[in-house]
Amino acid sequence: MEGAPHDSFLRKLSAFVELSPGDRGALDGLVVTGRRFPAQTPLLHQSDIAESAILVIEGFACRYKFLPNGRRQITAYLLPGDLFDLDLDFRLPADCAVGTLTACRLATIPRPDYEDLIRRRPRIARALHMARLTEVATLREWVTNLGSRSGPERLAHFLCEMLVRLQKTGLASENQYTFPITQADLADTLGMSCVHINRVLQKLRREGLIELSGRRLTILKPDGLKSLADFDPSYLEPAATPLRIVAGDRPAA
Amino acid sequence: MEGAPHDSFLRKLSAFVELSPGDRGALDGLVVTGRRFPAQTPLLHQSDIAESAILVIEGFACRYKFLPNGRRQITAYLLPGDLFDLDLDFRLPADCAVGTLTACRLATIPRPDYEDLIRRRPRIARALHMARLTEVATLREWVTNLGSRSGPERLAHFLCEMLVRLQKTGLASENQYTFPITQADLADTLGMSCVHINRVLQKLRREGLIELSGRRLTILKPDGLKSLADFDPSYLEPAATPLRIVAGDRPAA
DNA sequence: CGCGACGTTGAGCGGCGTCAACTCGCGTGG
DNA sequence: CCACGCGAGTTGACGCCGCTCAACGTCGCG
Repeated sequence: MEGAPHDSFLRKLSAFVELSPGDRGALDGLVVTGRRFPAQTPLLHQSDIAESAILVIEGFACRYKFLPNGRRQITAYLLPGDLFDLDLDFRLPADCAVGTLTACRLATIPRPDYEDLIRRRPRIARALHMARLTEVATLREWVTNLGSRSGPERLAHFLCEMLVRLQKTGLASENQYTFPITQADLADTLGMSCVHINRVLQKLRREGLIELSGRRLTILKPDGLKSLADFDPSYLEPAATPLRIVAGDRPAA
Repeated sequence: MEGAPHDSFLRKLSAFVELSPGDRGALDGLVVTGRRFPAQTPLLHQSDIAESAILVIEGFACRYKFLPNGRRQITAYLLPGDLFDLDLDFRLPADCAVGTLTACRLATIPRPDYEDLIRRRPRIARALHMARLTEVATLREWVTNLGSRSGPERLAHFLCEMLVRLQKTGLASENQYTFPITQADLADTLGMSCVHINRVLQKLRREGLIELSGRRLTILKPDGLKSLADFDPSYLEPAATPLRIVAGDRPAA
Protein backbone atom coordinates (compact mmCIF):
# COMPACT_ATOMS: atom_id res chain seq x y z
CA MET A 1 0.00 0.00 0.00
CA GLU A 2 2.91 2.33 0.72
CA GLY A 3 5.84 3.12 -1.57
CA ALA A 4 9.42 3.65 -0.41
CA PRO A 5 9.92 4.69 3.21
CA HIS A 6 10.25 8.33 2.30
CA ASP A 7 7.67 8.23 -0.42
CA SER A 8 5.41 10.80 1.20
CA PHE A 9 8.44 13.00 1.90
CA LEU A 10 9.25 13.02 -1.81
CA ARG A 11 5.67 13.80 -2.67
CA LYS A 12 5.59 16.67 -0.28
CA LEU A 13 8.84 18.24 -1.47
CA SER A 14 7.83 17.78 -5.08
CA ALA A 15 4.80 19.93 -4.46
CA PHE A 16 7.18 22.85 -3.90
CA VAL A 17 10.03 22.25 -6.37
CA GLU A 18 10.99 19.95 -9.20
CA LEU A 19 13.52 17.48 -7.77
CA SER A 20 16.37 16.18 -9.91
CA PRO A 21 17.40 12.51 -9.96
CA GLY A 22 20.45 13.58 -7.94
CA ASP A 23 18.20 15.13 -5.33
CA ARG A 24 16.21 11.94 -5.07
CA GLY A 25 19.40 9.94 -4.78
CA ALA A 26 20.60 12.12 -1.92
CA LEU A 27 17.37 11.45 -0.08
CA ASP A 28 17.59 7.72 -0.79
CA GLY A 29 20.97 7.60 0.87
CA LEU A 30 19.79 9.52 3.89
CA VAL A 31 16.44 8.12 4.76
CA VAL A 32 16.47 4.45 5.52
CA THR A 33 13.68 2.35 6.91
CA GLY A 34 13.25 4.25 10.12
CA ARG A 35 12.48 2.98 13.61
CA ARG A 36 9.13 2.24 15.19
CA PHE A 37 7.91 4.15 18.20
CA PRO A 38 4.78 3.51 20.25
CA ALA A 39 2.07 6.10 20.69
CA GLN A 40 2.63 8.95 23.13
CA THR A 41 6.42 8.65 23.10
CA PRO A 42 8.40 11.80 23.90
CA LEU A 43 11.11 12.39 21.31
CA LEU A 44 12.47 15.77 22.32
CA HIS A 45 11.91 17.68 25.52
CA GLN A 46 11.26 21.38 25.67
CA SER A 47 14.55 23.33 26.01
CA ASP A 48 16.58 20.37 24.82
CA ILE A 49 18.85 20.92 21.84
CA ALA A 50 17.93 18.78 18.90
CA GLU A 51 20.79 16.78 17.45
CA SER A 52 18.86 15.26 14.59
CA ALA A 53 16.05 16.17 12.31
CA ILE A 54 13.07 13.84 12.50
CA LEU A 55 11.20 12.65 9.46
CA VAL A 56 7.77 11.12 9.93
CA ILE A 57 7.32 8.08 7.71
CA GLU A 58 4.17 6.60 9.21
CA GLY A 59 1.79 7.71 11.94
CA PHE A 60 1.17 11.11 13.51
CA ALA A 61 3.57 13.06 15.72
CA CYS A 62 3.27 16.56 17.12
CA ARG A 63 4.86 19.55 18.77
CA TYR A 64 3.44 20.38 22.18
CA LYS A 65 3.96 22.26 25.40
CA PHE A 66 3.12 21.32 28.95
CA LEU A 67 1.85 23.91 31.41
CA PRO A 68 2.28 23.89 35.18
CA ASN A 69 -1.50 23.66 35.54
CA GLY A 70 -1.28 20.22 34.00
CA ARG A 71 -2.75 21.09 30.63
CA ARG A 72 -0.99 20.15 27.43
CA GLN A 73 -1.23 22.22 24.27
CA ILE A 74 -0.41 20.73 20.90
CA THR A 75 0.99 23.41 18.62
CA ALA A 76 1.54 21.49 15.40
CA TYR A 77 0.92 18.12 13.78
CA LEU A 78 3.75 16.27 12.06
CA LEU A 79 2.17 14.01 9.44
CA PRO A 80 3.86 11.46 7.18
CA GLY A 81 6.24 13.39 4.94
CA ASP A 82 6.68 16.16 7.48
CA LEU A 83 10.09 16.96 8.86
CA PHE A 84 10.96 18.34 12.25
CA ASP A 85 14.00 20.21 11.05
CA LEU A 86 17.03 21.90 12.52
CA ASP A 87 18.14 25.47 12.24
CA LEU A 88 21.26 25.72 10.17
CA ASP A 89 24.11 27.42 12.04
CA PHE A 90 22.11 27.62 15.23
CA ARG A 91 21.88 25.19 18.09
CA LEU A 92 19.02 26.66 20.01
CA PRO A 93 17.05 24.97 22.76
CA ALA A 94 13.67 23.91 21.47
CA ASP A 95 10.77 26.15 22.49
CA CYS A 96 8.45 23.16 22.52
CA ALA A 97 8.56 19.40 22.92
CA VAL A 98 8.10 16.81 20.18
CA GLY A 99 6.50 13.41 20.56
CA THR A 100 4.41 10.80 18.83
CA LEU A 101 0.65 10.79 19.01
CA THR A 102 0.03 7.39 17.44
CA ALA A 103 2.45 4.55 16.81
CA CYS A 104 4.94 5.89 14.28
CA ARG A 105 7.77 4.95 12.00
CA LEU A 106 10.36 7.70 12.10
CA ALA A 107 13.71 8.35 10.47
CA THR A 108 16.21 10.53 12.31
CA ILE A 109 18.72 12.53 10.31
CA PRO A 110 21.83 13.49 12.28
CA ARG A 111 22.76 17.13 12.18
CA PRO A 112 25.92 16.73 10.03
CA ASP A 113 23.99 14.80 7.39
CA TYR A 114 21.19 17.32 7.49
CA GLU A 115 23.53 20.29 7.09
CA ASP A 116 25.28 18.48 4.28
CA LEU A 117 22.00 17.95 2.49
CA ILE A 118 21.03 21.59 2.76
CA ARG A 119 24.35 22.86 1.50
CA ARG A 120 24.66 20.45 -1.43
CA ARG A 121 21.07 20.34 -2.59
CA PRO A 122 19.73 23.85 -3.12
CA ARG A 123 16.42 22.62 -4.52
CA ILE A 124 15.79 20.50 -1.46
CA ALA A 125 16.81 23.39 0.75
CA ARG A 126 14.34 25.59 -1.08
CA ALA A 127 11.55 23.07 -0.71
CA LEU A 128 12.25 22.72 3.01
CA HIS A 129 12.24 26.48 3.35
CA MET A 130 8.83 26.64 1.73
CA ALA A 131 7.61 23.87 4.01
CA ARG A 132 8.66 26.02 6.93
CA LEU A 133 6.79 28.99 5.52
CA THR A 134 3.58 27.01 5.33
CA GLU A 135 4.21 25.76 8.85
CA VAL A 136 4.31 29.36 10.06
CA ALA A 137 1.22 30.25 8.06
CA THR A 138 -0.48 27.28 9.68
CA LEU A 139 0.49 28.58 13.11
CA ARG A 140 -1.15 31.91 12.34
CA GLU A 141 -4.23 30.07 11.18
CA TRP A 142 -4.26 28.15 14.44
CA VAL A 143 -4.07 31.35 16.43
CA THR A 144 -7.06 32.56 14.47
CA ASN A 145 -8.84 29.27 14.97
CA LEU A 146 -8.33 29.24 18.72
CA GLY A 147 -9.04 32.91 19.16
CA SER A 148 -11.99 33.53 16.89
CA ARG A 149 -14.01 30.43 16.25
CA SER A 150 -16.56 28.51 18.31
CA GLY A 151 -16.13 24.86 19.23
CA PRO A 152 -17.86 23.33 16.21
CA GLU A 153 -16.14 25.77 13.87
CA ARG A 154 -12.75 25.01 15.40
CA LEU A 155 -13.18 21.29 15.05
CA ALA A 156 -14.51 21.57 11.51
CA HIS A 157 -11.56 23.74 10.55
CA PHE A 158 -9.11 21.27 11.98
CA LEU A 159 -10.71 18.36 10.12
CA CYS A 160 -10.57 20.32 6.86
CA GLU A 161 -6.92 21.15 7.40
CA MET A 162 -6.05 17.51 8.02
CA LEU A 163 -7.91 16.47 4.89
CA VAL A 164 -5.95 18.84 2.69
CA ARG A 165 -2.62 18.03 4.30
CA LEU A 166 -3.12 14.28 4.06
CA GLN A 167 -4.27 14.56 0.46
CA LYS A 168 -0.91 16.08 -0.44
CA THR A 169 0.86 12.82 0.36
CA GLY A 170 -1.86 10.55 -0.92
CA LEU A 171 -3.04 9.57 2.55
CA ALA A 172 -6.53 10.91 2.09
CA SER A 173 -8.98 10.38 -0.71
CA GLU A 174 -11.41 13.00 -1.94
CA ASN A 175 -13.30 13.04 1.32
CA GLN A 176 -11.97 10.51 3.80
CA TYR A 177 -8.88 9.48 5.72
CA THR A 178 -7.82 7.28 8.60
CA PHE A 179 -8.06 9.30 11.76
CA PRO A 180 -6.12 7.74 14.63
CA ILE A 181 -6.37 10.74 16.93
CA THR A 182 -7.73 10.33 20.43
CA GLN A 183 -10.47 12.67 21.63
CA ALA A 184 -8.13 13.68 24.44
CA ASP A 185 -5.50 14.66 21.85
CA LEU A 186 -8.12 16.62 19.96
CA ALA A 187 -8.95 18.41 23.19
CA ASP A 188 -5.30 19.38 23.70
CA THR A 189 -5.20 20.56 20.10
CA LEU A 190 -8.30 22.70 20.06
CA GLY A 191 -8.26 24.03 23.60
CA MET A 192 -11.40 22.24 24.78
CA SER A 193 -12.11 19.56 27.33
CA CYS A 194 -12.37 16.07 25.96
CA VAL A 195 -15.96 15.77 27.15
CA HIS A 196 -16.83 18.78 25.08
CA ILE A 197 -14.89 17.48 22.07
CA ASN A 198 -17.11 14.44 22.26
CA ARG A 199 -20.28 16.49 22.20
CA VAL A 200 -19.07 18.68 19.36
CA LEU A 201 -18.15 15.61 17.35
CA GLN A 202 -21.64 14.28 17.86
CA LYS A 203 -23.10 17.56 16.77
CA LEU A 204 -21.18 17.35 13.48
CA ARG A 205 -22.37 13.78 13.11
CA ARG A 206 -25.94 14.68 13.91
CA GLU A 207 -25.89 17.35 11.24
CA GLY A 208 -24.71 14.79 8.71
CA LEU A 209 -21.42 16.58 8.08
CA ILE A 210 -19.06 13.77 9.04
CA GLU A 211 -19.00 10.11 9.89
CA LEU A 212 -16.38 8.83 12.29
CA SER A 213 -16.32 5.16 13.16
CA GLY A 214 -13.43 2.97 14.06
CA ARG A 215 -10.45 5.00 13.01
CA ARG A 216 -11.82 6.26 9.74
CA LEU A 217 -13.22 9.69 9.10
CA THR A 218 -15.56 10.38 6.22
CA ILE A 219 -16.60 13.88 5.35
CA LEU A 220 -20.14 13.52 4.09
CA LYS A 221 -20.71 17.15 3.17
CA PRO A 222 -17.34 18.71 2.31
CA ASP A 223 -18.88 22.03 1.36
CA GLY A 224 -20.98 22.16 4.48
CA LEU A 225 -17.98 21.45 6.67
CA LYS A 226 -15.84 24.03 4.89
CA SER A 227 -18.40 26.75 5.11
CA LEU A 228 -19.06 26.04 8.77
CA ALA A 229 -15.31 26.23 9.40
CA ASP A 230 -14.80 29.18 7.11
CA PHE A 231 -11.98 27.12 5.65
CA ASP A 232 -9.73 28.61 2.98
CA PRO A 233 -6.87 26.23 2.11
CA SER A 234 -4.64 28.89 0.57
CA TYR A 235 -2.43 29.07 3.65
CA LEU A 236 -1.41 25.46 2.97
CA GLU A 237 -0.49 26.06 -0.65
CA PRO A 238 1.75 29.10 -0.90
CA ALA A 239 2.56 28.65 -4.57
CA ALA A 240 -0.84 27.73 -5.90
CA THR A 241 -2.59 30.88 -4.80
CA PRO A 242 -3.75 33.19 -7.58
CA LEU A 243 -1.64 36.31 -7.33
CA ARG A 244 -2.93 39.81 -6.90
CA ILE A 245 -0.18 42.23 -7.74
CA VAL A 246 -0.44 45.16 -5.39
CA ALA A 247 2.07 47.50 -3.88
CA GLY A 248 2.91 46.95 -0.23
CA ASP A 249 3.64 50.60 0.24
CA ARG A 250 0.43 52.54 0.25
CA PRO A 251 -0.27 55.96 1.70
CA ALA A 252 -2.38 56.56 4.75
CA ALA A 253 -6.11 56.53 4.22
CA MET B 1 13.77 61.02 24.40
CA GLU B 2 14.30 58.91 21.27
CA GLY B 3 17.59 58.40 19.46
CA ALA B 4 18.01 58.03 15.71
CA PRO B 5 14.93 56.89 13.77
CA HIS B 6 16.10 53.30 13.72
CA ASP B 7 17.58 53.36 17.18
CA SER B 8 15.35 50.62 18.49
CA PHE B 9 16.00 48.57 15.36
CA LEU B 10 19.71 48.71 16.08
CA ARG B 11 19.15 47.77 19.70
CA LYS B 12 17.06 44.83 18.71
CA LEU B 13 19.51 43.47 16.15
CA SER B 14 22.40 44.00 18.51
CA ALA B 15 20.76 41.67 20.98
CA PHE B 16 21.32 38.89 18.46
CA VAL B 17 24.67 39.70 16.85
CA GLU B 18 27.53 42.16 17.16
CA LEU B 19 27.09 44.69 14.36
CA SER B 20 30.11 46.18 12.63
CA PRO B 21 30.37 49.91 11.83
CA GLY B 22 29.79 48.93 8.21
CA ASP B 23 26.56 47.18 9.18
CA ARG B 24 25.38 50.25 11.01
CA GLY B 25 26.28 52.40 8.05
CA ALA B 26 24.25 50.20 5.75
CA LEU B 27 21.24 50.65 7.99
CA ASP B 28 21.80 54.40 8.21
CA GLY B 29 21.61 54.61 4.44
CA LEU B 30 18.47 52.55 4.27
CA VAL B 31 16.28 53.76 7.03
CA VAL B 32 15.38 57.39 6.87
CA THR B 33 12.91 59.28 8.94
CA GLY B 34 9.90 57.27 7.99
CA ARG B 35 6.36 58.38 7.36
CA ARG B 36 3.54 58.91 9.82
CA PHE B 37 0.39 56.82 9.69
CA PRO B 38 -2.74 57.24 11.76
CA ALA B 39 -4.12 54.50 13.98
CA GLN B 40 -5.99 51.59 12.39
CA THR B 41 -4.47 52.08 8.95
CA PRO B 42 -4.25 49.02 6.72
CA LEU B 43 -0.78 48.66 5.23
CA LEU B 44 -1.01 45.31 3.46
CA HIS B 45 -4.08 43.28 2.64
CA GLN B 46 -4.29 39.55 3.04
CA SER B 47 -3.18 37.75 -0.15
CA ASP B 48 -1.45 40.86 -1.43
CA ILE B 49 2.20 40.50 -2.36
CA ALA B 50 4.44 42.71 -0.29
CA GLU B 51 6.78 44.93 -2.27
CA SER B 52 8.58 46.44 0.69
CA ALA B 53 9.59 45.44 4.14
CA ILE B 54 8.13 47.61 6.88
CA LEU B 55 10.12 48.82 9.85
CA VAL B 56 8.27 50.14 12.86
CA ILE B 57 9.97 53.21 14.27
CA GLU B 58 7.28 54.48 16.60
CA GLY B 59 3.91 53.15 17.66
CA PHE B 60 2.37 49.68 17.48
CA ALA B 61 1.40 47.79 14.35
CA CYS B 62 0.17 44.24 13.95
CA ARG B 63 -0.56 41.29 11.72
CA TYR B 64 -4.20 40.26 11.64
CA LYS B 65 -6.87 38.31 9.83
CA PHE B 66 -10.51 39.08 9.22
CA LEU B 67 -13.12 36.34 9.32
CA PRO B 68 -16.40 36.29 7.44
CA ASN B 69 -18.24 36.28 10.75
CA GLY B 70 -16.92 39.80 11.28
CA ARG B 71 -14.38 38.97 13.92
CA ARG B 72 -10.79 40.10 13.62
CA GLN B 73 -7.89 38.11 15.04
CA ILE B 74 -4.55 39.76 15.68
CA THR B 75 -1.76 37.23 15.20
CA ALA B 76 1.32 39.28 16.04
CA TYR B 77 2.38 42.67 17.36
CA LEU B 78 4.98 44.73 15.53
CA LEU B 79 6.65 46.99 18.08
CA PRO B 80 9.26 49.69 17.50
CA GLY B 81 12.36 47.97 16.16
CA ASP B 82 10.35 45.13 14.64
CA LEU B 83 10.46 44.47 10.94
CA PHE B 84 7.76 43.01 8.76
CA ASP B 85 10.16 41.36 6.38
CA LEU B 86 10.08 39.77 2.97
CA ASP B 87 10.95 36.28 1.92
CA LEU B 88 14.09 36.25 -0.12
CA ASP B 89 13.60 34.65 -3.54
CA PHE B 90 9.88 34.24 -2.97
CA ARG B 91 7.06 36.54 -3.83
CA LEU B 92 4.25 34.88 -2.00
CA PRO B 93 0.86 36.37 -1.22
CA ALA B 94 0.67 37.28 2.45
CA ASP B 95 -1.32 34.87 4.60
CA CYS B 96 -2.40 37.74 6.82
CA ALA B 97 -2.91 41.49 6.68
CA VAL B 98 -0.73 44.14 8.28
CA GLY B 99 -1.87 47.43 9.73
CA THR B 100 -1.24 49.98 12.42
CA LEU B 101 -2.89 49.80 15.80
CA THR B 102 -1.86 53.22 17.09
CA ALA B 103 -0.47 56.18 15.22
CA CYS B 104 2.89 55.07 13.89
CA ARG B 105 6.05 56.23 12.25
CA LEU B 106 7.12 53.60 9.74
CA ALA B 107 9.97 53.19 7.28
CA THR B 108 9.37 51.09 4.19
CA ILE B 109 12.30 49.29 2.60
CA PRO B 110 11.75 48.42 -1.07
CA ARG B 111 12.39 44.82 -2.01
CA PRO B 112 15.58 45.48 -4.03
CA ASP B 113 17.17 47.40 -1.15
CA TYR B 114 16.11 44.74 1.28
CA GLU B 115 17.54 41.90 -0.78
CA ASP B 116 20.72 43.87 -1.23
CA LEU B 117 21.04 44.31 2.49
CA ILE B 118 20.58 40.61 3.17
CA ARG B 119 23.12 39.56 0.58
CA ARG B 120 25.80 42.07 1.53
CA ARG B 121 25.46 42.03 5.30
CA PRO B 122 25.60 38.48 6.63
CA ARG B 123 25.53 39.60 10.24
CA ILE B 124 22.36 41.57 9.69
CA ALA B 125 20.88 38.65 7.77
CA ARG B 126 21.70 36.40 10.69
CA ALA B 127 20.13 38.77 13.19
CA LEU B 128 16.98 39.01 11.08
CA HIS B 129 16.84 35.26 10.84
CA MET B 130 16.99 34.98 14.61
CA ALA B 131 14.30 37.60 14.92
CA ARG B 132 12.13 35.41 12.72
CA LEU B 133 12.84 32.40 14.89
CA THR B 134 11.65 34.23 17.98
CA GLU B 135 8.60 35.38 16.05
CA VAL B 136 7.70 31.76 15.36
CA ALA B 137 8.37 30.79 18.96
CA THR B 138 6.06 33.61 19.97
CA LEU B 139 3.35 32.25 17.68
CA ARG B 140 3.59 28.87 19.38
CA GLU B 141 3.36 30.57 22.73
CA TRP B 142 0.23 32.40 21.53
CA VAL B 143 -1.36 29.14 20.45
CA THR B 144 -0.67 27.85 23.94
CA ASN B 145 -1.99 31.02 25.48
CA LEU B 146 -5.23 30.96 23.53
CA GLY B 147 -5.75 27.25 23.90
CA SER B 148 -4.79 26.55 27.47
CA ARG B 149 -5.17 29.58 29.68
CA SER B 150 -8.16 31.29 31.27
CA GLY B 151 -9.03 34.93 30.64
CA PRO B 152 -7.02 36.46 33.47
CA GLU B 153 -4.06 34.18 32.74
CA ARG B 154 -4.15 35.07 29.04
CA LEU B 155 -4.20 38.77 29.70
CA ALA B 156 -1.46 38.54 32.33
CA HIS B 157 0.69 36.54 29.92
CA PHE B 158 0.24 39.10 27.19
CA LEU B 159 1.15 41.97 29.50
CA CYS B 160 4.30 40.14 30.60
CA GLU B 161 5.29 39.49 27.01
CA MET B 162 4.88 43.12 26.09
CA LEU B 163 6.98 44.18 29.07
CA VAL B 164 9.89 41.98 28.06
CA ARG B 165 9.70 42.91 24.40
CA LEU B 166 9.51 46.63 25.07
CA GLN B 167 12.38 46.42 27.54
CA LYS B 168 14.62 45.10 24.77
CA THR B 169 14.42 48.40 22.94
CA GLY B 170 14.40 50.58 26.01
CA LEU B 171 10.70 51.39 25.76
CA ALA B 172 9.82 49.87 29.10
CA SER B 173 11.37 50.37 32.48
CA GLU B 174 11.67 47.68 35.11
CA ASN B 175 7.93 47.45 35.55
CA GLN B 176 6.07 49.95 33.44
CA TYR B 177 5.48 51.05 29.88
CA THR B 178 3.16 53.20 27.82
CA PHE B 179 0.25 51.08 26.72
CA PRO B 180 -1.69 52.65 23.84
CA ILE B 181 -3.76 49.56 23.06
CA THR B 182 -7.53 49.81 22.94
CA GLN B 183 -9.60 47.29 24.87
CA ALA B 184 -11.19 46.31 21.59
CA ASP B 185 -7.74 45.55 20.18
CA LEU B 186 -6.94 43.51 23.26
CA ALA B 187 -10.14 41.58 22.68
CA ASP B 188 -9.12 40.79 19.10
CA THR B 189 -5.71 39.73 20.38
CA LEU B 190 -6.79 37.44 23.18
CA GLY B 191 -9.94 35.99 21.71
CA MET B 192 -12.36 37.60 24.15
CA SER B 193 -15.14 40.16 23.87
CA CYS B 194 -14.15 43.67 24.78
CA VAL B 195 -16.67 43.74 27.60
CA HIS B 196 -14.98 40.77 29.12
CA ILE B 197 -11.51 42.25 28.59
CA ASN B 198 -12.72 45.18 30.64
CA ARG B 199 -13.82 42.96 33.51
CA VAL B 200 -10.64 40.93 33.47
CA LEU B 201 -8.57 44.11 33.53
CA GLN B 202 -10.48 45.24 36.57
CA LYS B 203 -9.90 41.94 38.25
CA LEU B 204 -6.14 42.33 37.80
CA ARG B 205 -6.44 45.86 39.16
CA ARG B 206 -8.55 44.75 42.09
CA GLU B 207 -5.94 42.18 43.01
CA GLY B 208 -3.26 44.87 43.01
CA LEU B 209 -1.30 43.27 40.18
CA ILE B 210 -1.40 46.16 37.74
CA GLU B 211 -2.31 49.80 37.46
CA LEU B 212 -3.56 51.13 34.14
CA SER B 213 -4.50 54.75 33.85
CA GLY B 214 -4.30 57.04 30.90
CA ARG B 215 -2.04 55.22 28.51
CA ARG B 216 0.48 54.01 31.05
CA LEU B 217 0.66 50.52 32.49
CA THR B 218 2.42 49.83 35.77
CA ILE B 219 2.98 46.29 36.94
CA LEU B 220 2.71 46.53 40.70
CA LYS B 221 3.52 42.90 41.47
CA PRO B 222 5.72 41.54 38.68
CA ASP B 223 6.15 38.17 40.36
CA GLY B 224 2.46 37.83 41.03
CA LEU B 225 1.59 38.62 37.43
CA LYS B 226 4.21 36.23 36.07
CA SER B 227 3.13 33.36 38.25
CA LEU B 228 -0.53 33.93 37.42
CA ALA B 229 0.39 33.91 33.74
CA ASP B 230 2.86 31.06 34.07
CA PHE B 231 5.20 33.31 32.13
CA ASP B 232 8.61 32.04 31.08
CA PRO B 233 10.42 34.58 28.89
CA SER B 234 12.86 32.09 27.38
CA TYR B 235 10.91 31.93 24.10
CA LEU B 236 11.75 35.58 23.56
CA GLU B 237 15.48 35.16 24.14
CA PRO B 238 16.75 32.26 22.09
CA ALA B 239 20.41 32.85 22.81
CA ALA B 240 20.21 33.64 26.49
CA THR B 241 18.63 30.36 27.56
CA PRO B 242 20.86 28.08 29.60
CA LEU B 243 21.66 25.10 27.43
CA ARG B 244 20.91 21.51 28.32
CA ILE B 245 22.89 19.28 26.03
CA VAL B 246 20.77 16.26 25.25
CA ALA B 247 20.44 14.01 22.25
CA GLY B 248 17.40 14.46 20.09
CA ASP B 249 17.46 10.81 19.14
CA ARG B 250 16.29 8.70 22.01
CA PRO B 251 14.86 5.19 21.95
CA ALA B 252 11.28 4.36 22.70
CA ALA B 253 10.33 4.13 26.34
C1' DC C 1 -22.02 72.28 21.79
C1' DG C 2 -22.62 67.86 19.88
C1' DC C 3 -20.69 63.86 18.29
C1' DG C 4 -17.91 59.78 18.23
C1' DA C 5 -14.43 56.77 20.35
C1' DC C 6 -13.49 54.53 24.41
C1' DG C 7 -14.37 52.68 28.86
C1' DT C 8 -17.62 50.88 32.38
C1' DT C 9 -21.54 48.49 34.34
C1' DG C 10 -25.76 45.50 34.66
C1' DA C 11 -28.85 41.62 33.22
C1' DG C 12 -29.56 37.38 31.07
C1' DC C 13 -28.11 33.38 28.81
C1' DG C 14 -25.43 29.83 26.52
C1' DG C 15 -21.02 27.51 25.71
C1' DC C 16 -18.02 24.89 27.88
C1' DG C 17 -15.57 22.89 32.07
C1' DT C 18 -15.78 19.62 35.87
C1' DC C 19 -17.14 15.58 38.19
C1' DA C 20 -18.92 11.25 37.96
C1' DA C 21 -20.87 7.13 36.27
C1' DC C 22 -21.30 3.74 32.77
C1' DT C 23 -20.15 1.11 28.36
C1' DC C 24 -17.24 -1.18 25.25
C1' DG C 25 -13.17 -3.42 23.46
C1' DC C 26 -8.77 -5.05 24.31
C1' DG C 27 -4.86 -7.26 26.49
C1' DT C 28 -2.89 -9.42 30.50
C1' DG C 29 -2.43 -12.56 34.05
C1' DG C 30 -4.41 -15.75 37.33
C1' DC D 1 -11.06 -19.56 30.14
C1' DC D 2 -12.43 -16.03 32.67
C1' DA D 3 -11.42 -12.02 35.79
C1' DC D 4 -9.59 -7.98 35.81
C1' DG D 5 -7.75 -3.61 34.54
C1' DC D 6 -7.17 -0.04 31.43
C1' DG D 7 -7.84 3.24 27.77
C1' DA D 8 -11.20 5.29 24.98
C1' DG D 9 -15.77 6.90 24.19
C1' DT D 10 -20.37 8.43 25.91
C1' DT D 11 -23.83 10.56 28.82
C1' DG D 12 -25.99 13.38 32.63
C1' DA D 13 -25.96 17.04 36.22
C1' DC D 14 -24.41 21.25 37.60
C1' DG D 15 -22.02 25.58 37.71
C1' DC D 16 -19.12 29.21 36.00
C1' DC D 17 -16.74 31.77 32.48
C1' DG D 18 -17.49 34.61 29.03
C1' DC D 19 -20.77 36.42 25.27
C1' DT D 20 -24.56 39.59 23.86
C1' DC D 21 -27.36 43.45 24.30
C1' DA D 22 -27.99 47.72 26.18
C1' DA D 23 -27.38 51.83 28.79
C1' DC D 24 -24.48 55.26 30.58
C1' DG D 25 -20.19 58.16 31.73
C1' DT D 26 -16.11 60.52 30.04
C1' DC D 27 -13.03 62.59 27.23
C1' DG D 28 -11.31 64.87 23.10
C1' DC D 29 -12.28 67.09 18.96
C1' DG D 30 -14.63 69.37 15.14
